[in-house]
Amino acid sequence: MAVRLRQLQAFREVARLGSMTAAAEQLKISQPAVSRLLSSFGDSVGFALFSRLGGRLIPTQESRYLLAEVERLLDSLEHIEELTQDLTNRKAGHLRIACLSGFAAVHLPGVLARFLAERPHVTAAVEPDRPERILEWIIQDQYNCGITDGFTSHPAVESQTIDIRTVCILPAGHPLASHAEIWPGDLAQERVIHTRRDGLFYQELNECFAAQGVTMNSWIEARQFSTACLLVAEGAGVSVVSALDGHCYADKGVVVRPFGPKLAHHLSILHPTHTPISLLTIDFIEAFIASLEPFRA
Amino acid sequence: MAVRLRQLQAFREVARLGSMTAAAEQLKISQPAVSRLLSSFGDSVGFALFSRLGGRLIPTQESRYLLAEVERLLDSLEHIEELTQDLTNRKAGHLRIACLSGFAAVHLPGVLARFLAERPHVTAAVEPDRPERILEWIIQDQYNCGITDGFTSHPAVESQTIDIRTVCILPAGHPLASHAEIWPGDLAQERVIHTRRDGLFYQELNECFAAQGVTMNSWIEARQFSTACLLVAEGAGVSVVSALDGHCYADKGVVVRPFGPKLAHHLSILHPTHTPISLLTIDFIEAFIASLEPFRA
DNA sequence: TTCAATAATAACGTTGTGTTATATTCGGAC
DNA sequence: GTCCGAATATAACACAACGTTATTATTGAA
Repeated sequence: MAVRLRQLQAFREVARLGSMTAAAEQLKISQPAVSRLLSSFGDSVGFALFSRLGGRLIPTQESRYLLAEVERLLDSLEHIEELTQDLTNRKAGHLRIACLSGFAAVHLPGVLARFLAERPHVTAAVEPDRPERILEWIIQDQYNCGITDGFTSHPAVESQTIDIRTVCILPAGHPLASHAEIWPGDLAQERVIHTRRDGLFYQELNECFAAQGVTMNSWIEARQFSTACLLVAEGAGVSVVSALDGHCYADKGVVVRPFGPKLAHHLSILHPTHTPISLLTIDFIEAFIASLEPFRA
Repeated sequence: MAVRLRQLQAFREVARLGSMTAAAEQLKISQPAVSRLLSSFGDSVGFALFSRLGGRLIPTQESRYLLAEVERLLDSLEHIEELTQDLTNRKAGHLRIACLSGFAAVHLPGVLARFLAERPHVTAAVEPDRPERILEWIIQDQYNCGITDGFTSHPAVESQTIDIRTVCILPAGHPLASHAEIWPGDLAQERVIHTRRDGLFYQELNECFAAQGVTMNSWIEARQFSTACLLVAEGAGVSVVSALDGHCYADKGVVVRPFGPKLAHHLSILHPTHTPISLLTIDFIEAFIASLEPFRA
């Protein structure tokens, strides 16, 4: 006859309490139920489980041996029950996030910290890299979630694109700081720090200038918005960056002003389609998008 | 709904084999049974356990987490099943033996070694001491089994007494070696080495001499038969000892001859009564008594 | 689209697990 | 020893778990 969980639970309680009546109470079942569980377990193991001593049930030498193993099993049962709870409540699991290096430093840490704070058994890994690598990793199912920009579309990747406002940033004390809003025309004579020339954002920025009949005075090419912010803080020029990065460097030697043209930075949140998305990842993406709300175009 | 073993087993097999049909075959149950187990388990954990990919069932991120724990529980279930087998077959357990120092050196090691050799998971402890201490330990339930002599009776101790033949031992080359059997009369002029004067065996030996109208020439008092054997081997005198010890020292400078009077050494095997004896102990006592068979009076 | 394989559903019998009611056993007091 | 009361065992029953077979619905691949 196969070993059954209920038998093990009854066995443990009786061994612990020295009485079937007490064990029944503990297990919230009737005394005859315990009696029968114990007798069937005894039959199946093939040796006596208890002997009586002054009205108490004492485990035999053999069952003392068994008891240790039974406790182990029941502990891991309890663990499983907790874990399933945590997994359905998204309180346990592991999250692998690939993101633009900018995000690893600027916005993500805070969001992730708050997310993990309320999920004690969740662990996370963050890997910053270039957009091409992020896409590749997501396609290969190496990460649960990718945060990138300039993403178009890929059959193995599901994505949500969020348009983030852009802002113009100037060195502290710059004459244009008096303007409530900056337009390309205002920047005609300024040295502009911007992202990679072969990137989508640079093209769109260029078009903004062109639409106003202004030629952008391209000065420095920086890979990341945060680099641009630091260069501006050093007085090396002006730049148009994501509101996320801009606000981060406000009061750090940089003046932030709205950028007149409605230019958006297209942020994409990716996850692999081949593997089903975990509930935890869904939650994280939701939390991440919520955190972007104040910065959306 | 409570977690059930069958659900966990089905879950593991499906995760391992990627198919319910295969899992059903493995578990030797029907496919619908597995289907139902899995669906009920899925309901109880509260998240999807599998997703389909090209006809195979792939664990979700959440259930991959669960799987590790489930494997652990099922492993310990298997362990329990093996252990109960071993315990009923007396192939596992622990044996604590208290014995006369003589036995710790002479007869017991071989018996115990053979006993343990066929019981791979059995461990044992042997503690040699004086008879009074052995009795005390058994009463206090410190040992499973005691091997002693001169035991009478005690309410907390159950005992079996085995009468062991005694033999006369002489130094090699002793004139009496030509006798096929030695009687007290032959020893009238010999210096006799014997056990404690306040012990039962000494009294009985003395009575043997007295019954033949011979006064024993008491020479050296040795606590153990083995000491007596060594003294005899050194030519210090002659002795009457348990056949067990005598045969051990034959061909080690000692000549062994039957002792005419039917004097027995009363060996007792004890175990505590107020704790139930373990099956393993029963087996051991049986094996030990069997090993004494060639030496019984 | 169709075929073959796989999984899900339905209907049903057996066994496990709970119930209550009642007998039996056991320990302790007299 | 006898008695009492507590603890345990047994009986009879209800319902859920778990297996069965038969059948239907999905799904992947040709």
